Amino acid sequence: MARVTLEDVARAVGVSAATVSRYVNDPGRVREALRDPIQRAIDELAYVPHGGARSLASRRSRMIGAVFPSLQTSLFGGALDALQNEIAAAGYTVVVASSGYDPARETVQVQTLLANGVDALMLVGGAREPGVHRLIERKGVPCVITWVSHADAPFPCIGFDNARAARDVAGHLVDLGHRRFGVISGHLEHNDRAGARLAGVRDALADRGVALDAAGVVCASFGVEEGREAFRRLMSRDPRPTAVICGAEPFAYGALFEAAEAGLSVPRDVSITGFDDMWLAAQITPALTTVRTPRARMGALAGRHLLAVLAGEEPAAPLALPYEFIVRQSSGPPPGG
Amino acid sequence: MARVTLEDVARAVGVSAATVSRYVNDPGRVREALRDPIQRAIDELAYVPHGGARSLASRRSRMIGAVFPSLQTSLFGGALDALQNEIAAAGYTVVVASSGYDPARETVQVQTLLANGVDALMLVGGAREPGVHRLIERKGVPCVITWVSHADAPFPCIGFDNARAARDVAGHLVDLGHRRFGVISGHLEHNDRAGARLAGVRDALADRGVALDAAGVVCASFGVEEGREAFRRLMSRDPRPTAVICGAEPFAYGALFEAAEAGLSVPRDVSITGFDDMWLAAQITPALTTVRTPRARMGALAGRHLLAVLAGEEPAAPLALPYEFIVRQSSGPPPGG
DNA sequence: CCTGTTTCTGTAAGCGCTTGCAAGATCGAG
DNA sequence: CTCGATCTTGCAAGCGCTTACAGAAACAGG
Repeated sequence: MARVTLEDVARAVGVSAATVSRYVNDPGRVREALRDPIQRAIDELAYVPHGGARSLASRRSRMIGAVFPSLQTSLFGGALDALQNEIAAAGYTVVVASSGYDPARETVQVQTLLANGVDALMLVGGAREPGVHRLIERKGVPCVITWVSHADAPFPCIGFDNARAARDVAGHLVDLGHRRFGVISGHLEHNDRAGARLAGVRDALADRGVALDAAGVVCASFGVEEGREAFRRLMSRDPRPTAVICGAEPFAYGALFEAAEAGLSVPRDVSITGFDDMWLAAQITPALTTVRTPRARMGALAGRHLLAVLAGEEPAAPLALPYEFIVRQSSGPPPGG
Repeated sequence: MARVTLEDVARAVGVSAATVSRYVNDPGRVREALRDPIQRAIDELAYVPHGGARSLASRRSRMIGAVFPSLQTSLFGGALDALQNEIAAAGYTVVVASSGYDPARETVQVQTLLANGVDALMLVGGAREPGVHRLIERKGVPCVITWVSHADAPFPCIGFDNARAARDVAGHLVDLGHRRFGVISGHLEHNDRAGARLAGVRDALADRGVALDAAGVVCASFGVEEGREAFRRLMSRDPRPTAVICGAEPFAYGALFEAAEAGLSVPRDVSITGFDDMWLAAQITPALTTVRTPRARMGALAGRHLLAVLAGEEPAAPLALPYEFIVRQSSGPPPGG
């Protein structure tokens, strides 16, 4: 089937292609009396503009690229969904890529997206291979960084204060009387969220004079199985921790399962906290004390922000989004406390 | 920053733009001695081809569109991830959209993707508004339907036999001695997977002369909370079912949680089965009897299939992928059985 | 050394759309 | 009725790339 072009529509109506183009992009720019016939011709011929040609001529692709660390989990899915919904109304589409938490792959993804001419970019976190940010900047592509909120980031951040949230969690446990802690964290190398959370925990403990030695922190890849193993490792210490802070929710689930299997009662024998408040957190027994992160909100706001920038408007000043610290049943006073 | 074009690279090397274009698209088509200098120039100038121009000139966009019912759950995330990985190596990118299980929205998504000139399309299930399939066909865009395997589908299916899997589950329970069943199913209207699974259950029961009346089937939107409620409803019947078959995993989790809260022991008082084998299935107590669906495999194969078609090759004949019926602790003989 | 092949490269014609420019149309004010 | 301002429109020049086509170069065989 031969493609229907602007030209075809123009011929059908008896105007020039330029006029039809103007109508398509901003109906207000053509005479009232022309609008209806043009629209009818478009419908009749089932004309759909050629995105490539459009992007070539206008230097805009109406695509927004998003790179997530993973899509295997619903963590980022919610943000992606929200982003997509937010920008769809404006005629934009999301081109998505997932890096598998691998910086090298992320670099390639960004390059590919840039090559594909995305008009804007959404990334997660601020830690990546050197030069990537510069590459984006040089391309002049608006970019927004989610999930974190650094003051010193190269791009606007639409995220939340990971460190402070983690501090809340740790503070809560110290207040309950805990003094011996274990922490299960994501790998720190390429993940500033994990880094910030661990730093937050460290801060909170240091503030109150509680020590956290190296062996008290286990880094692992995100996963329930990994959480189980890390928990086992932490609980084999002597003396063992009375509270285990998890930097991501799968760790907490793993810890909870492992505790149950080991016959440990939570929170009587050990307190366990999560981070993210995914759906299971409220359902599992004991319900998980955790931090509800504004995932959908980040996706939506990132979209709105980028659209604003693309429209030449002054976007709302990005700020740290609120999170919610939720105390449930998995945290309580330490044994004998 | 002015864009670096083919021309710039060509000038730097001292060849024509056409030669560089050939090198980029298929290095084998230029003289050995030229390859290195061209590559160097590309690297030095940080040249990235303009996707739009490329797609305009070649009539191919190197984008594959995918529409999922939702991305909020990891169910489809795994497939998306796999799809993306599969086609990335071939220089393709995924343009993603989610319909929120709404056929009208799905139609719009498909149209948008088509308008954006995707070279191929991946959809989930075969139930959609009339005309959508024809639209795709008329555009001549290769399309693949995942998650199901109908013989009569308008496009190749890369999925599994939902009905047979459900039959396996129901058969297993009948074999254990169950005669009174409850079923929690997704809404049937726009979801052929849910329909097929329910039909499978019906078949298996009918085969062995077990009745399943209308009130024994509760349809709900996917979600744990919805599962809880449906389970409550089913268990309030008199006599109550000895086994509850869930057409999707969140229902099963909800049922399990609700059972625990109601003081029912699973499987002693009631057997519960899931469908999908998401990570929680093996971890929860009691571990869930369920069907492991080939999610990542579908994504990867869909990608491979589409790439093959796009390359003009004869793709491997699509066939129903194997699933795995996994018996764990949540199913057992009926009480007093 | 010539001819027929084969390989490689440059030329140039678009792909479908946007947009600066300028001309034509319209209109209100003087 | 004239003039300038304001709208509206068509013309035409690209946007950056691919791809016949044909010419040039290289090579083998006779």
